[in-house]
Amino acid sequence: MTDVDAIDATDRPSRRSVSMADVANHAGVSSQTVSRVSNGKTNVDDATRERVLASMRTLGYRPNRAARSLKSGRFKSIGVIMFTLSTFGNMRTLDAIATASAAAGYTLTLMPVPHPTQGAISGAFSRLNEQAVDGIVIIFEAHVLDDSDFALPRGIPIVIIDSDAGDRYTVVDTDQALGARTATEHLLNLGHRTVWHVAGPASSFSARRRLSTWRETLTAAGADVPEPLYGDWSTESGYRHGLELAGRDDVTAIFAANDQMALGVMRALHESGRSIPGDISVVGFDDTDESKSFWPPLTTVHQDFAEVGRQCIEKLIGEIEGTHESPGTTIVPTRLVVRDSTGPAPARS
Amino acid sequence: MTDVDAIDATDRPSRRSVSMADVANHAGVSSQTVSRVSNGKTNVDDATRERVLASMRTLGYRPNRAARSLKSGRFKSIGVIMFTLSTFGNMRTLDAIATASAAAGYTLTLMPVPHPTQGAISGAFSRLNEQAVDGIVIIFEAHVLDDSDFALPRGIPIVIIDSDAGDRYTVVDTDQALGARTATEHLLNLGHRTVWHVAGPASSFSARRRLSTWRETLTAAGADVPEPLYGDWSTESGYRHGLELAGRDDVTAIFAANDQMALGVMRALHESGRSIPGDISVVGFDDTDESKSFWPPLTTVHQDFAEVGRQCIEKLIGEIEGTHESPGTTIVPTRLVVRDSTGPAPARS
DNA sequence: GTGAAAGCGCTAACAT
DNA sequence: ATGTTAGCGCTTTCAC
Repeated sequence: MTDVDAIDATDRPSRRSVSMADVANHAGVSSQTVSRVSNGKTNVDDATRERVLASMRTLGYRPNRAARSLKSGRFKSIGVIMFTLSTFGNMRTLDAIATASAAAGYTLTLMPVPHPTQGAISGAFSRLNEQAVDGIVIIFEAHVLDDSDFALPRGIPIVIIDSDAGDRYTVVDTDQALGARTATEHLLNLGHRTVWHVAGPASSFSARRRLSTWRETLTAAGADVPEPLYGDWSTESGYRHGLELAGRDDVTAIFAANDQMALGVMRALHESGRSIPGDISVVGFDDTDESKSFWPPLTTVHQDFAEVGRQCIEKLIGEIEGTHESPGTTIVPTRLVVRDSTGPAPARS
Repeated sequence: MTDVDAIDATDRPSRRSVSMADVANHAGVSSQTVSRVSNGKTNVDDATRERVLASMRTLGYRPNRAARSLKSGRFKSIGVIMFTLSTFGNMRTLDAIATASAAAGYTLTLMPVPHPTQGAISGAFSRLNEQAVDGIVIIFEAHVLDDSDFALPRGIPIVIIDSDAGDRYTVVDTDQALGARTATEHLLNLGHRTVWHVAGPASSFSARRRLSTWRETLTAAGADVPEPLYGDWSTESGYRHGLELAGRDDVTAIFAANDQMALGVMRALHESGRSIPGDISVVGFDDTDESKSFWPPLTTVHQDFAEVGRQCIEKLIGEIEGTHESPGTTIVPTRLVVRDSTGPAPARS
């Protein structure tokens, strides 16, 4: 009622932000009316609304989310915990998650766990535990969930990506098995007597899943099952194994567990003077943007990461907002994209 | 003092979370003491502390960040606004930002802006405006800052990545000019009479910067400046331009503004039967993980995205916590990584 | 070493 | 259509 402008009359801008009370003062209304305007309620006179809006603008009012959350008990925010952003799949999934949650009016809080040691994970969880989030998405290799007893946060909805914990948690995953089977059968159908596998690390759930399905498919077809070669997803590991495979003349078909290793394999093949697909066919997994421009363009299994992200947020928000879903696994299909890196088996010598 | 366990005695878990008061009740102390324990203050008797800790555990107490923020006026959170996660550079930068801010005890709030239209940006900013963040990092093409008058959030520290707005804002960027110059000179020094450029989109600040430095370097060396070919960062656009360049016999050296376009160019060259680097040398920009496994391994400009992210958070937190820095630009060096895609110019016909 | 009181900015519930 | 009251969970201040 008196000198409202004196509030910020210090030299440097005050740290204290403009509150509803300030706006109310300035506009000569109650803070409740300001609240109504701020929330777009209809029961405010147009003239009053304009006056309040004007005051908001001049004062530079920004609603305080903390206060709002304190009142409502909701944060409108989803926490994402992940080991690394730096894989194609994680990045794509995160992108989709971000888009989907933004569309639903939720903000994303990132919780990276740089070193997946037991301590780091527990630490991340306990930190996440006190974050202002309404739900959590966990993106990582499932084995850490298996062989440890650290506590996942309780009393808060959780969705896990890339795991087999579907009996205990809500899980969303791509159809690893379908992809690996289709890839292997594609090669077999092309007349290759068997298919070699450059696998992902044994610690990875999806790598294990691709490996076992490759093995089963081979067995079902009555083909020999060569010893798998374990890589670490990197082009270098693919290159190393590729060099080894290039040296053997009984290798005509290779299924790599991701595109990067496939790229490394192909580089090794090129360097060894083996023709692709003339001598050896190569299939990858992921269908990264680049894979269609590899030399030769790579036959690979397409994963719909965007759909994974979407499903994941849909399930999570469902749980948050009460449309509850029990634990269970949602599987997003994969499909084989045939390009130029695969062809008929060479005539036998 | 009475039946504290009755609090949650409903069938399904109550939405209301365990408060300090609950813990205080359970432990038979004041909530003030619980607060002290929760914040690790020392002036609490060991026995009391243990009792409180035990109560926290049994009750499953989680501090409420909203209340804490409401009191302190701080959110310990940094907002990141970006157009897309799905580029190598953005992803790497975000990764570094996440790591750096986690180390500093800050949480990251993601604000994706899917469609960089004017409306979307303003909308994102006004939404961001009311987010619970202490500072903002903006990662995107600079032109949107140039030719529009939408308001950046006010009264909150901002750091911009990949921009030339250093006079108005705090900016962190990689040394685009150094990279483009080194790449071009590398080719010139190899005896190539000139260097063709597959540029990024004209709307991108870094693309424009690489283009202009390429041009200047050529001019300074007295070399012809061919018409640049504009791509959109994608392998396909590189492929298209590569096809065109492969058809001209006066092309011996190509500088692509990123690795993906370089990959596309190389595919086109392979398909056209041109040898790399025998007939044509190719240089990229970024040094993605895959580029060392391209065929042939790509000579490219390495960008230290991790350092960009680190610097960015350092500057931002400096501003947030008062160690103020005026507007200005921090430049992170780049360096050329020479691999097998570049070689001496072929003897002239 | 511990407790009581006040209030951060907001909104739900209840006036008027 | 607008105002008043109370209180969300926490921390700061001051008392003991």
